[in-house]
Amino acid sequence: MNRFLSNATNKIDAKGRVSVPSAFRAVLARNGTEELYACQDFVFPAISMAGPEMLDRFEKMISTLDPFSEKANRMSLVIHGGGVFMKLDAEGRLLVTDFIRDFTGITDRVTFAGRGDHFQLWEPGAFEAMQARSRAEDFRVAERPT
Amino acid sequence: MNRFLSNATNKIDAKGRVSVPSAFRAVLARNGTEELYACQDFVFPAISMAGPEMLDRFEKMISTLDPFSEKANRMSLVIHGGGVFMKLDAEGRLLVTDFIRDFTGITDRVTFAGRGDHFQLWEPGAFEAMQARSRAEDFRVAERPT
DNA sequence: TGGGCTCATATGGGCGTCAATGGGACGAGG
DNA sequence: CCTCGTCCCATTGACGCCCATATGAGCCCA
Repeated sequence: MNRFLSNATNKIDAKGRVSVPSAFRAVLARNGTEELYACQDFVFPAISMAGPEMLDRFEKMISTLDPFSEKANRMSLVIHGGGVFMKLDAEGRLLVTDFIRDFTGITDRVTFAGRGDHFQLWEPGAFEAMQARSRAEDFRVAERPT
Repeated sequence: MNRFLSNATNKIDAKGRVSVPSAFRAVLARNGTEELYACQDFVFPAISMAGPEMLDRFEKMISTLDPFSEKANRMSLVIHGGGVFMKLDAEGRLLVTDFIRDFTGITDRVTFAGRGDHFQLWEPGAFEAMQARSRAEDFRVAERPT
């Protein structure tokens, strides 16, 4: 499988590291992705991660604008200034930096959520709540008696 | 990686020096950049820094204008009159001059923000505010509970 | 079908290296 | 003579690299 699917919650250890689920690492390996581009998501309080091609997409989008415009500069500020390259250690773990904690509210556990061509890092409670809300509101699931 | 990405905030020491993040220095070394061209940004209250090729780009742009036009003169005023060459010390630190402080409002800490082909020096609060605003206005990020 | 075996994943921690920071010494210039 | 900038060295804390343990799932075989 070459898409990021499903979700899993892992613990952050004493050194601030967390294991990326092996299913996700398998997709990365399959795509030959060594370095991960991480950025603050535009919609959710989550960090989105994918290979460098995600950054390329964003840059292409910016390049359609006048480079001296305020909008182009502000977008670059978010895309470039708000994005980081990260790499996993030999065991497939990543360091949960303040950059990630501050934006997501993550403290001691991380929920990894597959998003097809990328995956996201969520605070477990926030993920649960947002998924439940989306299921109820956006898909109009009928209420069922308990 | 050959682009300036992510952001980091470092302290200014008693002698007015601040360490340039090693990730940025690595990009500079990769490009063989010894001297840095620094100028006041056109859009933000920040100092933009890159190798001399950034100055070349600006000069090329000006040369396309009528040299007697007011616009060309004003641009030169900013590019040349508002720009300086700086170099780092052996430990990769740069001196935060009044030129930088006055324009940015920087006092005791500096936020380095990657901008792809260059990077910027911001007053930490100003950077935070501008990025948050851009994320909200240009990317329509969802409000998140605090 | 049940027991035990094996392997992979998740997790814990030691240790060396490097980056960020602090501060002294020296030399040029006002 | 004093000030400022540069060079050099010291400290400390963070991070990367490596190895160790465990928990649990799947598998084989009786």
